[in-house]
Amino acid sequence: MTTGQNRTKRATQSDVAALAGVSTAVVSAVISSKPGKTIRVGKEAEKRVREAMETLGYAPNVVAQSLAGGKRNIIGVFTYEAIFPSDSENFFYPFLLGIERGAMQLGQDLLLFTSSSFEQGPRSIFPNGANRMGVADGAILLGEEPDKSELKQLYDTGFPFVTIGRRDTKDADLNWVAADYTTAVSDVVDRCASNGHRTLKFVGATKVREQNMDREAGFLNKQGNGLTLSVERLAADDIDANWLQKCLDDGNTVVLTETFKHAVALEQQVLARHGNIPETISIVALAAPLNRSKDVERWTRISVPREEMGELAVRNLISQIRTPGHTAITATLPCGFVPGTTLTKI
Amino acid sequence: MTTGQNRTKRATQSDVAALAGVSTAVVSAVISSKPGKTIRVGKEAEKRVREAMETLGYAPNVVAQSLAGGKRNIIGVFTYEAIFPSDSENFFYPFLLGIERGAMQLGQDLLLFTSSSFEQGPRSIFPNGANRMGVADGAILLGEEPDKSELKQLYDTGFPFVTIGRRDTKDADLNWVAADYTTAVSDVVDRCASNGHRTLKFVGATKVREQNMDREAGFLNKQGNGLTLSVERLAADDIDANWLQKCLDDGNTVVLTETFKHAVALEQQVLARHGNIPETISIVALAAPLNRSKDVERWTRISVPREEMGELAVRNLISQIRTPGHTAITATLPCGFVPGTTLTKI
DNA sequence: TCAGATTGATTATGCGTATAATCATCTCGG
DNA sequence: CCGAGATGATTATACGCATAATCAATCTGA
Repeated sequence: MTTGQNRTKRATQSDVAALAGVSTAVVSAVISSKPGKTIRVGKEAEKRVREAMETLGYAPNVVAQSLAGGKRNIIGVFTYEAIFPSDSENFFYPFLLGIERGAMQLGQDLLLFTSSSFEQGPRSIFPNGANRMGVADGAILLGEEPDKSELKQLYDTGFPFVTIGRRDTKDADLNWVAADYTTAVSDVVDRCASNGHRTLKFVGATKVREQNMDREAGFLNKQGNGLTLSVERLAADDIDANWLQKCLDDGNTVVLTETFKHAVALEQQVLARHGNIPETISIVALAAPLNRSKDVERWTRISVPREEMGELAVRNLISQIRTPGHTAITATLPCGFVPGTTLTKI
Repeated sequence: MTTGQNRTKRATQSDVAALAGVSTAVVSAVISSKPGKTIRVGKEAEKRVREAMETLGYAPNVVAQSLAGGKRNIIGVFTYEAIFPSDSENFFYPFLLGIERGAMQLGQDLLLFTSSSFEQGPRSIFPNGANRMGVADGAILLGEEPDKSELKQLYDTGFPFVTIGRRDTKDADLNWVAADYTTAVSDVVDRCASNGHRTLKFVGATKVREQNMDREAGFLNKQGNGLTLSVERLAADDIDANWLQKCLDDGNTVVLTETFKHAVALEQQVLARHGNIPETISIVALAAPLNRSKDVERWTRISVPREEMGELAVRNLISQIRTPGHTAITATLPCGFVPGTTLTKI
């Protein structure tokens, strides 16, 4: 083993400045060489500074940069749940994939806020009142937020952020990137109709958030045109033999399920009465699990452009950071329709 | 939409201090009321300060706290490849899971270095000469590194880091967390022996790195004791009918495969000659893919404690950061043996 | 030729907090 | 009644960086 590492404190701007024989202001200017700068640096000095940085292994202290109001090229990623869940179904993953791609392209590093431990209750953006995210230039918020007032609070601080998924708040003008569920579901209804279906049922989750509203709206948009549409919101467990019987009695030939659980529950009931999908009744899954297991492939379903959403969220966040103060950026990305074997012609 | 964001600055310690009629030092002391403090606060003053904090909605600025405390509470995660690969097999994931857990417990945020885009060639720790990771307090290095000299270079800068996977370098004293492949493979040999196997073959990857050496060593450790052990390193593609024939002719009753590809290739050859696993020959997979598909479960194999490795890497990194200058921390975690159906008694 | 523009750099200051160094009282035993 | 110790609070400074305010030197053109 060698003598050990050079344990003197990390090099600072002053160290670099001293070695290069210039002032710290010059070093600072070299690091963040922006166009309309109040302080200019000559070729020669810049070279010396860069050499000094290299020999000292200097890297700016982001925390100090933050305090002083500089740019860090770091964007935060905040989730209310653990970002790397241990159970198989990793909801965040496809988004992260897109986020990483976007970050790479724009030269940003990704800061995951894992520090705000959620020993008691869920994570909070403001654990003991402080916004832990301040070190980043802005943040992308992922997943369900239990506390919408936190969004308002964050908004009020002026910290730039983009949520993935639409967020409506009366008193805040939020940036978000969302999937166009409305159009996607309308499209599904059209496809069903052109397959001969006339009586369709939408079965949704009981917890109603923005995206659930959108799906329902996309469904009900298609009211008329000789179609009979009904909406029902219930827990997947409530889909039992009786429910199915009534559903069939009402003449429904296709059910649009908002969650995969509902789809599976429905199929089970059909199988239980020795029926078949799609012969007994067709199903279109408006949401499907992420892992590409064989069992998912057979479902006729909607696909959500998660990677694209993540990538776009980064781009929009950067726009918001670069030119702050203007109106919110919102984006809606089209979903895909994935043909399977659970929707039939009649 | 409202008029826009509340752009009035957040309340600071000074504001609170002014309102409470005390100095900022008192406010600071009230906030972080630690035991052996150099500055004391009276009951009365504390009460006024708390009231002032309440009415002003004061929240400490974490960034400033960090700066003043000289800590960033940020640990970096560096990978030479994209950390969120799009192909199904996500090598990093289980490690990240453990890393997040460790970071949470220790109040650290995670900085993923996605900015050093690798358009030309692999990522580098030192793009344009500067250590990109300096923004963090330390870092965890994940995955294969093509350039071992970079590790030495990083080591020389005094930047604290821990690699996941053993790293041997003559002229550097590195911190690492690794799986105990040696013991694990020795253990496999023992189990085979107690199942009646006497002639065993180790089939390994051609690319030999530290962990491959460890596995081989664990295997050869068991030389003697009436066992006939042979080691062969070849590409999975080179496992053909001839190779299998020779393997059987040599009297081998079990093969330890270092990669899953080798295991699959071997099984294919067995099936091709209308044999069966484990009747024709037993296989123990020393490495298995991560996704818990059914096909993995049937293999008798070694499991690597990836999550624990990630978590421990964080702990050790923090130790290294908090008490710098002492000798390197290395850790070896035991692997598990997972019984499957590909190893039989004879 | 010389005032104004341009270039290259310095000095001074602020960001919000933590804390070491002080200082002013008050208490109390002898 | 006095000095030692305890108590409560202030002042000063550092953390590392960005940048506004300046300043000196050089260049430009009429």
